[in-house]
Amino acid sequence: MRLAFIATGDIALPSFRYLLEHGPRPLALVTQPDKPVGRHQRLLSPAIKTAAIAAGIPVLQPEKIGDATAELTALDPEVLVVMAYGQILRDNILTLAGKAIINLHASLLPKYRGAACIQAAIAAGDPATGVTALHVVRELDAGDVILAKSIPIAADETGGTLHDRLALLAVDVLAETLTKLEDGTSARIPQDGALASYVPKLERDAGRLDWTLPAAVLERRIRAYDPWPGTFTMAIEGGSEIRLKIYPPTPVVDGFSAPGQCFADGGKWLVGCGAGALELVSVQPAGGKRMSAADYLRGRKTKAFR
RNA sequence: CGCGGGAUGGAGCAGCCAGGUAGCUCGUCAGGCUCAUAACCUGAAGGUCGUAGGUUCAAAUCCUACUCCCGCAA
Repeated sequence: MRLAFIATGDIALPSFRYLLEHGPRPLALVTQPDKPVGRHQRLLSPAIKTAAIAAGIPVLQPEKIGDATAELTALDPEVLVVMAYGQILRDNILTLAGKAIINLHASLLPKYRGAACIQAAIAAGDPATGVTALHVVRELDAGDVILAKSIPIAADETGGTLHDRLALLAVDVLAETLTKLEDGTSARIPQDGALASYVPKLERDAGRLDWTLPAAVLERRIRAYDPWPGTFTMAIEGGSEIRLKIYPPTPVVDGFSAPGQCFADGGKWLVGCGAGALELVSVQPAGGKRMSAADYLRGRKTKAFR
């Protein structure tokens, strides 16, 4: 089977490696251009690009994927596999593959179409999520479903751990999907648009905690957003404020206090929320290292967050 | 050279701007008190103040360079 892989995010890495080992060997990898990243804005390649180069797979990095239409057409692929690429595909790409263009999406569609699907499942408190293989159409993540596999979400699940588990699950989904496509036994199950939901890419400020929300909601959000985009609050210390990152776990406890107000109970550092309270365990002040809440409090006098 | 914060006993911080005896909250160790305790009291150990230069009678503090850590941003 002539197949090209279109992906940028690390979640696609296990699936790509699977293809390298078990085939069909990708004709090419299309990935986003290297971008300045990190504290010194150095150019960094996607990890999947590095893997492709190491395996001798040709790499295409168009600014816009439409720019690579000619190269892709020349490869004459039967199947295009898209996963966490980061760009909307245009019609000229959608019609390019001889047999099918499929997408691996990290949610149980039609729930959580869009970018932040992994975080959404945890934040919503869902008992399970999964990976869906679907046909790519113009509307984002709205094509007919081929198959899906699910896994339970653990009580202490974070965005990071779930991301890694879904990346592995995607390998199974991809393998089965390719087999069925080759056999001609793949299903086409239309999505029920009435059940669809859309989760946009997380905004820069999405990680700021709103202490008027219930503690249970905040606890799930803190787990969902770890390690990216992370959650933070502004700690009021004396006359100034400092940015304070909050890391899981943050157990929900009974307690009464104004939202954002800090108080201690049995040596634990608690924060009042809209309903109940959260215990802070691990934090990181701006400019400082990550540390336990107890360490943080030794030299500080934070009384409230906003 | 994208913007910014930081480095002070084992931990977290103050002191720096207006140079002059190393401080706070803990931890550790010893002793005391207590029926008892992560409680309380007393005492002790533990620091080349990131590195290297410079200015000065005198530098944690002022100047220069460098190393490392981190937040933003991407």
